[in-house]
Amino acid sequence: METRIERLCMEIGLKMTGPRRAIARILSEANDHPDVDELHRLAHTLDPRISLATVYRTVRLFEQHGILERRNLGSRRARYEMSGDRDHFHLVDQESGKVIEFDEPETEILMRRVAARHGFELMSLKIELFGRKLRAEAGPLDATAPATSPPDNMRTAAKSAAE
Amino acid sequence: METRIERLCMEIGLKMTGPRRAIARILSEANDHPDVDELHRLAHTLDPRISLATVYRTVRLFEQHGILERRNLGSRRARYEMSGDRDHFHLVDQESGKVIEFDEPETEILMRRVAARHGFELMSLKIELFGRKLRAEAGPLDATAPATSPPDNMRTAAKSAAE
DNA sequence: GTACGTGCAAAGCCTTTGCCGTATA
DNA sequence: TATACGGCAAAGGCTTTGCACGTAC
Repeated sequence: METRIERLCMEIGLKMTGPRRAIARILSEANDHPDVDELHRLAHTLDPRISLATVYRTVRLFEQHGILERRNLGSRRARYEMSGDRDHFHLVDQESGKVIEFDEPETEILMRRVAARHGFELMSLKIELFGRKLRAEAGPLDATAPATSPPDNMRTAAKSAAE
Repeated sequence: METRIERLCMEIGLKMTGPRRAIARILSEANDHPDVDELHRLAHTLDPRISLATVYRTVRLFEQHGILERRNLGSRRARYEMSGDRDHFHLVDQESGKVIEFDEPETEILMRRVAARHGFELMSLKIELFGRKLRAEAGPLDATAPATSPPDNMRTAAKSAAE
């Protein structure tokens, strides 16, 4: 079966090579927002010859063609996700680094209006919320943390301060 | 006269050294969102002995104590601004890289509610709009571009694509 | 006087790039 | 076959760090 990304690549006129196909599939199946390293690791399991440089080149290419979108989500490394039909926003759990997506169509419309008020046409929009879970049900259950990525983005808004 | 940052440093119990005072003043007077390089350049005019490493260390320290906030605003380099009383958002001109700030209290409240709906307490919030100016009044007035920073963040959401 | 801060230079992390052989359309 | 692509390793940009000296409290 052919992924949506692969179809888009064909339409644009990109050569469909092994590495691109692999990366396209990984991205299609990803539920989270993989960074380049994760993509490379996964691609590497499909074909050990795929290099990190190729992953970088490919995501860049895909991004330039509007197939992918780059996110920061509080960390220094770029994370990628497929461009969707509509914008969606991200809520980052400051403890685990886990990312929750949510829609908020009204907000998008509102932001478009805000931009217009300042004389701008809105081209894209990033909304990132950072928060901590309310009422953790038990004690230090750190073992529950997601294996996907170490909390690289916890330092983002350290309101804790002093010491 | 003593800046707000300097006062905060004292309260927290940080030693007020020359470099810190210089950086605090620069930040207090900044209307834009300087990056580390700009801070260093400015600090350097106040005291040529101030090193880049110190600027990095200082903004990091200030950020950790909640005095400063780090922004990306579509570029790879971090930009800093003083933490305000309330959140405000940023509208980035994709052509010039210029940043406009705006308030939108309703949105902040809305986002707090969204976070709560997902079981999170909102700790901080980043909203960045990227757009292009509507109806530029004349021709290519590139000379009007701000001298502050080259458009480092134009690549952020290249919807232009192909070629 | 002591613990903390600073300058300098080296290292680190993430990302891009040059070169050249390889594979796609 | 011509062109675009991929692997490798080196370079690049931004940021952090080790060390020895200096300085605020």
